[in-house]
Amino acid sequence: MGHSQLEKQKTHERIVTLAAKRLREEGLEGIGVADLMKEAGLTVGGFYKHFASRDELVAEAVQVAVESWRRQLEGKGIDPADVTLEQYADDYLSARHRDHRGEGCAYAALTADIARSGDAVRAIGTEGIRKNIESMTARMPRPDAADARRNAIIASCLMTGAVGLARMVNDEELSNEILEAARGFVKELGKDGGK
Amino acid sequence: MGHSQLEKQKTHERIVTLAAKRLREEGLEGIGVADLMKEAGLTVGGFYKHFASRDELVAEAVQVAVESWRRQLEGKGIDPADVTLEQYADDYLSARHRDHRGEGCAYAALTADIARSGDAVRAIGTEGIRKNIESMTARMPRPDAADARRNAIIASCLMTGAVGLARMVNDEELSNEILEAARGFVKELGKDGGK
DNA sequence: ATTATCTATAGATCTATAGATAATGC
DNA sequence: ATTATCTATAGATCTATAGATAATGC
Repeated sequence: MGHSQLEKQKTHERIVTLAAKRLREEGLEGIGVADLMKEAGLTVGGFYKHFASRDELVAEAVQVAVESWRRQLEGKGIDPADVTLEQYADDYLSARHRDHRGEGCAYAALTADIARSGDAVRAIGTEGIRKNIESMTARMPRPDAADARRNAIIASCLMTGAVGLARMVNDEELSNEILEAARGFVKELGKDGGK
Repeated sequence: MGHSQLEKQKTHERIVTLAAKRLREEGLEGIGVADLMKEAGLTVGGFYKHFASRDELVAEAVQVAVESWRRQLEGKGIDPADVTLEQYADDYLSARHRDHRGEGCAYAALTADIARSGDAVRAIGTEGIRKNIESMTARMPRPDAADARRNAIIASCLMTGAVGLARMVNDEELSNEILEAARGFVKELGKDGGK
């Protein structure tokens, strides 16, 4: 008990990172403060020295979840801008992504939960998807074409929707068929701009 | 207190219909048994003469929510098979649908919640989406073409994803842009099969 | 002296049940 | 007699707080 400020900062980060994982797995109302602290190797009491409320943690965790894909790439020394649409589709619309919600895209797991949340969380979700659409537009074969942004929006909706449905379906064959259909389409968009 | 069996049946239906609305609005864990019964003009105690558990109600309500679009059309004397892809896109990807979750598509509102649910609820979600994909395939300009089913899957993922993101975003302009992009694309699929 | 974490618990909320009440239906 | 609904409440769970403990850091 009673640690340095550096350790407190690390503890804070550990709680938020764990929450970003567990909330993507179980939904924004899915895990309680006590269980979360226990999984982090701590006890309930300390929580409120880090966060004014559970909602405050949720907001921080959603922010981390929204940024996690970019951060994971940067951690591997990859510039997200260098990822082609084809690579993106293969990665996003994979069985691995479907089966690992905790490390996956915040939107595939949490869009409906964020939509039902308060202004703070919705604002984080909105800015994140805005940036996603912009970087997706830049990934289109002709980013300055009139339909590049429109196709980027379509790809974003399709990919989040596809992973969501692939996770919901309890028939693996149908689940794989959904991922494959979406993957094929997004790759075509990457080849010729969708026409 | 103490009503006829016919009245009990009507009460049961009223609870499930209300739950189908409120659960789409607030998520599958979003409303409690007591509040729900109160909104139905009843009290908590009676609930368990209708359902063995809250989960049982949720399963029945999800089934009703999944069927609600078809039932609404049939109630207006319209055969869902007669709805063209263009009409479907205009209806599904509308501001009205976005702004009325309680009466809207179960998948736009609940896919992630269903994915996190038990086998009973997931099975209902799976069979519902399977039928949706099949009727969407039949709505394609050339339903027997090799890519008709693939395009039906793409349209389903895109539409549920688009309404989900349009609801999440707290910027109406971006929200409308999302709906419009998806609408345009699905209508093109209806014209020429996507090629 | 300050504070990060701990133990313990208050207070709210939620599911489910027990027992009473007032209708139905044989 | 049976049962659909009511009132009341037990028991579990969850957020947040109070006060104790053991470190840090001036």
